[in-house]
Amino acid sequence: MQRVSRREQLLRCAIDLFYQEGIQATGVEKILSTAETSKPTLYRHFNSKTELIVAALSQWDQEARAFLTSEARKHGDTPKAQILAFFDALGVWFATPDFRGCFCMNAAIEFPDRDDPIHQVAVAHKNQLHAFLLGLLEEAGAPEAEEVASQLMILVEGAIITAHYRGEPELAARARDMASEILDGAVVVG
Amino acid sequence: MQRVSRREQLLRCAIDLFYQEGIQATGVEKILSTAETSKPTLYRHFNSKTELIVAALSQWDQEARAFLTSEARKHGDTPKAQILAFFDALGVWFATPDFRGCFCMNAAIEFPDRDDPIHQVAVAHKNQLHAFLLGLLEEAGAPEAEEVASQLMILVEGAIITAHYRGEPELAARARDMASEILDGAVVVG
DNA sequence: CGGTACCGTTACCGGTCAGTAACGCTGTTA
DNA sequence: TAACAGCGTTACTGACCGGTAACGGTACCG
Repeated sequence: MQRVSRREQLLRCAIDLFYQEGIQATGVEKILSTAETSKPTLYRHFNSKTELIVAALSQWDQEARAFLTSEARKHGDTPKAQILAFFDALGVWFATPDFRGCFCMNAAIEFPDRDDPIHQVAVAHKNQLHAFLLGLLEEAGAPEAEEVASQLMILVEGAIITAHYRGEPELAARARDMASEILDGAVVVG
Repeated sequence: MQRVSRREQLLRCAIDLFYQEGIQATGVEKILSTAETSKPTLYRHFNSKTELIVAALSQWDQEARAFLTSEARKHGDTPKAQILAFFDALGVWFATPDFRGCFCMNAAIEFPDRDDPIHQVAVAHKNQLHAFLLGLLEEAGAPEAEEVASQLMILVEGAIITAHYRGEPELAARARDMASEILDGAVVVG
């Protein structure tokens, strides 16, 4: 039996609780009761709470990025179409009932120290998204790809936050509109 | 003597420490030692740490909004010019050596519960900025002022965050460029 | 059979942190 | 002078939280 390992179980509950109620506000014991396991088991898999947080962030990072990038590639043949599909994917994410913003962004803010491993994992997520968009822009032959990528990231981050504390998923569409104009102006004709 | 009251002193240190190192991560005793006062004094002015946090956020909200809106009105005669001046003001804020993003945004993320008074004060700040931009757009006679205001807020928030964890104040200029295009397209000819 | 890997239970430690109590000092005002 | 308001000092409480120790149980695998 034991279809899912205790480690996965712990990680899943940690992601949910950290994401939903905040990292610092979530005690280890709450995760344990939710995962229906015991404290020693946790510390056999993770050496510290910090390590658990890092693992949770990494896992979430992979899943979120996989969703966004695969949606982008699925619903778009040209680079521009893929970028717009990326924003559409944001929209369906925002409409998720328990949407709480970007987990990594939240973590980076809860742990503002740049030397903190938690902070570093969180910003790494942002760098990966930036790199993804930059890749599409270069593929499209945009002359000032770097600048445009920065602009797109502004739109992505801004849409995430405003959608978060206004509870309006359609803000993704507003960001998408702006992205479309930006791309038209950036010689991305594709 | 006593040029500044103990209360102001406490509030100032609380703002600085909360903003710089995070709210939950900052213990009451750290604020006390920085403000060079004692614990009973704190609790004679504020009934709880939560009340201190709320007071700190309110104070910061007023100061930040006063800076941004006054800069906007000072360096612009038309509504469009004022909005662009608003983004310029963001740029000088970002270049501040101890810039740590938006205090209210950080607080809203650290205290994600919508019923939390801390959370409410934080989002109130965002609503006020939104209202300010919306007012300028209506003054300019923009037909879809609501939608444009939402777009501008996306730019503002996105610029704040990306500038924060990339340490690049010039991202305000990137956001300003996008805002300028948006305004041109929104029949804001001023 | 015997070893090993994993798990649960219980209890505990040490530290931190918000908040309070009691007392005495000092300056101001009337 | 007397009363009051604001402050400092010291010490304390009670709760929470991350992390550990010790022990016994169970399933798998050679």
